[in-house]
Amino acid sequence: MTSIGDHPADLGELFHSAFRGLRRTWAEQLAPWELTPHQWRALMTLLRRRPFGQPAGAADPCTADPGAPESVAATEAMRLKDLAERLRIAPRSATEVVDQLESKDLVRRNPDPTDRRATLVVATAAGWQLFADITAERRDKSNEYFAQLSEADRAELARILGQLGERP
Amino acid sequence: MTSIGDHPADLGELFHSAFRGLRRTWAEQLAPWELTPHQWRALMTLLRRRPFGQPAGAADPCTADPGAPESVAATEAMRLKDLAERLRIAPRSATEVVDQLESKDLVRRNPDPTDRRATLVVATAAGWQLFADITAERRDKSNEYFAQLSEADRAELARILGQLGERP
DNA sequence: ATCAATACAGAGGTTACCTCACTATGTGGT
DNA sequence: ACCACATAGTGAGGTAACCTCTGTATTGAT
Repeated sequence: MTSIGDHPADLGELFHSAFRGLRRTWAEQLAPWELTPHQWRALMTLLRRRPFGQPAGAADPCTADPGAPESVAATEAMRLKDLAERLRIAPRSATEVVDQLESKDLVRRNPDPTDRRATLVVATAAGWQLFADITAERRDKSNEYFAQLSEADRAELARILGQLGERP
Repeated sequence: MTSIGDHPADLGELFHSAFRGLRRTWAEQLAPWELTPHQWRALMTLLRRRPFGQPAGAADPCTADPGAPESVAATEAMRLKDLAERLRIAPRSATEVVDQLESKDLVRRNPDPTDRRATLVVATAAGWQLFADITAERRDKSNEYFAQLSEADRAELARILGQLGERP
């Protein structure tokens, strides 16, 4: 089972393997909260304040539940379409994951006052709470998958992966 | 490196993105042969005896697997169970992908003469041919996904991914 | 006023996995 | 020789994470 001899030394294989490890680690970490990695990614994408984001000047009335005291600047209402774009999935797939999050009461769909076709996805208080909890837990235990790597290696990895990107 | 757009600067996100790119690239490359990446991976794993990407040098192909001297004899015939192990999937999942390859006449199931419970998966002539064709095409066009990276970066990536591995 | 484009959701499909239960077979203990 | 138990493969059935194609309500541009 140690399998010393059959290490493939194939980048594709290594990548595949590492990705599966990442997925599994995430799934295990999220299991207590009954979130899939996909759902977590969506919630995170929705809630994560962007360092250089758009100010989104319109003060919308749906600035929901102030469950996060320190991060006031967050503009967490997002159209389904934009969420899909951020997640790099088809709009239809965003519908799906938002359905799941909504059924768990973590987000709500609000009508966009400026465009009646669109729906804005906003996190509920429970959504913010969960986000905070999981983030804290993750930080406490420092059990991020990539914690195995040295700081330098993580930077290297980020640099190289940045070159790779999704669309060649 | 700090780009302007909506870069997540999150290792997990980068990894996810790159992996999806890899998958997509593979799928596109394999589409003319009507193979899924999964099927290709299985066929490759079955057929690849010599280490890929490493210069053959003086390495004897039969030096692998010091723990199981019995398996040295079989060159390309592999038990379903061993294939599963190599692919790091459940045996049941190996059954599935072998079914698919068998229905395409790329592999055959032969009974293991030494153990009537086991079945040996062997590639057909068509399987070998396809493997050769795809490998050649891939080499010709040098359209490996990772060709975007410099030699040094590929080595770096391999080193880092090796640390990461599948199991935490 | 018309007409294409857009935003979302319903219906249904695919890939790549999984577990659990079952059968046929091999292996070790007494 | 016999029985307990492990092992190899597979049928049944399920899940996550996507997809396209279609339909409907709306918007925006001519």
